[in-house]
Amino acid sequence: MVSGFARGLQVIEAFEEDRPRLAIADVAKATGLDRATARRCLLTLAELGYADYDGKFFALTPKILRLGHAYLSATPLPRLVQPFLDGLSEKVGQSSSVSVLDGAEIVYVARASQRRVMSINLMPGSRLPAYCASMGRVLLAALPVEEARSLLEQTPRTAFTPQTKTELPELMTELAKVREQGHAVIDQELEMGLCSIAVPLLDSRGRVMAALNIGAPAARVPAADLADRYLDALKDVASSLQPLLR
Amino acid sequence: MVSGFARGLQVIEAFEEDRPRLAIADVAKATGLDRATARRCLLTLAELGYADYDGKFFALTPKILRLGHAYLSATPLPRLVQPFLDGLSEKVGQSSSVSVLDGAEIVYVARASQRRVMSINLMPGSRLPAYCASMGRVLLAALPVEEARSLLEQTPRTAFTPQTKTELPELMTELAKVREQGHAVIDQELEMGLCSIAVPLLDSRGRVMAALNIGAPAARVPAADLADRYLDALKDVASSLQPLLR
DNA sequence: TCGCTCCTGTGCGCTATACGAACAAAGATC
DNA sequence: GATCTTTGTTCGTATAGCGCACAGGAGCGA
Repeated sequence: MVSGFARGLQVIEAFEEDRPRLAIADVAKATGLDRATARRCLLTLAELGYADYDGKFFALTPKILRLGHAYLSATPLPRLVQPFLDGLSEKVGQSSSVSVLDGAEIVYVARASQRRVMSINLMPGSRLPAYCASMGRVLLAALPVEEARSLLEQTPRTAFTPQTKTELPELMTELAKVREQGHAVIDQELEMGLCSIAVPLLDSRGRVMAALNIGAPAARVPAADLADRYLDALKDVASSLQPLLR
Repeated sequence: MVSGFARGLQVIEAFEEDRPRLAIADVAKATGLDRATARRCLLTLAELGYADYDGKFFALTPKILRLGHAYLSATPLPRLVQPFLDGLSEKVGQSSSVSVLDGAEIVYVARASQRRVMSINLMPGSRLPAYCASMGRVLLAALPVEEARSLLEQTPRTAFTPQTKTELPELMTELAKVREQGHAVIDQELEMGLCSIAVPLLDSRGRVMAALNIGAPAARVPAADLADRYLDALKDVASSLQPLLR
């Protein structure tokens, strides 16, 4: 365990949303590191060109994107699914995405956006809480029940809309339903006006590797119609991909 | 300078395209680090959940995307430009992007894709060589002449298509032209069938911060028509953004 | 089967790094 | 303007990680 490395990664992650420019003490507070340690890490980042330093504040530079890019360009999944995603998205005229689970969050690894339906901009690397996203439900449902429960318990579950399901028993029931029917439907739980449907992506050994979804404006496509309209197309893509995965 | 941290970042970057799974010795070779050092860094990555280890090979996990995400969500530029990009892209019916310079490469920091025109998939974090991309020409043209020349000299310049300009004098002449006319046009230098036009994005102090482009299929929009069709729209967006930048 | 090569894992001196406290400087509060 | 807080920085010391060297395995061809 190279603790200097681990500390440095903590420092990078300290630059979260709404905190683009941080002073040494900010980073020390956010990471729990000693100020002297935080300073050394930040100066190292600056020296290597991953951060800018104006004498007071540090800010990450685009060079930091190399780190995530290493994953997106090197990992088979994003590159394999992208053409399928493009085809699917064009065929149904809606955005579609693939994501994987990281803790209690889903991480977008590929996306084909048709037009913008969400207020926030999703792209590879974006994260959403799993409990209220269609792909998140699918991925949680694939875990052993107790593992899913434990993840949900440890996660703050805020209600983004009046329809967001936040209670643990309700969510566990929902996961069971998803597990049984093989897909998940979300009706404006993350954002009003947005609904989506997701299916699991299985690898050649039948394990759930990722989830695939289609998102649509609720005004045009009621949540109740999602399965009728899109489920076949989603399943087609999933089964085309299965032999290619791993 | 925390050398353990610096070494760790090198290790992450060792996972490039076409090399998703690396053994310890591979990483040591790619980074020039001692095997024992590479091993410690890799085990640290695995312990923190940034990498998987099957006893033989290491592979990055999606958690690594948190690092780049810290930049994309925290930095003002990507968040500010995205809505403008969406509007522009929808208006002209073509993909548009914003990128910044990192060494001799451009890095996409935001993108609104209409339909797929390129064989490769571009997304935030993607990189292209600056010398043969429209945004790259704009960004290079904004540098002091000698700095641009030095960057181009040190970069391998391969011809992706028969039209790619690779000779240093020719490129320098091209940069002078771009500097004079205030925009750059690329006609199938990166990929056959694809042309694009880019303008600089200035901050409120008039410095070039980034570049904005529109890409189009050459079959539908000849390169000669790009300026007539899109230059006004690009300039409009650039001047709307200027007061908002920094 | 025997060498040969390449790989991984590990132990050990030596160096460099992190720690914690102490110091100086700059605001903040009254 | 004096006091209190918070900031960035410095410094000596204990320690953790570095690189080298060696041992055990796996794969490969003769």
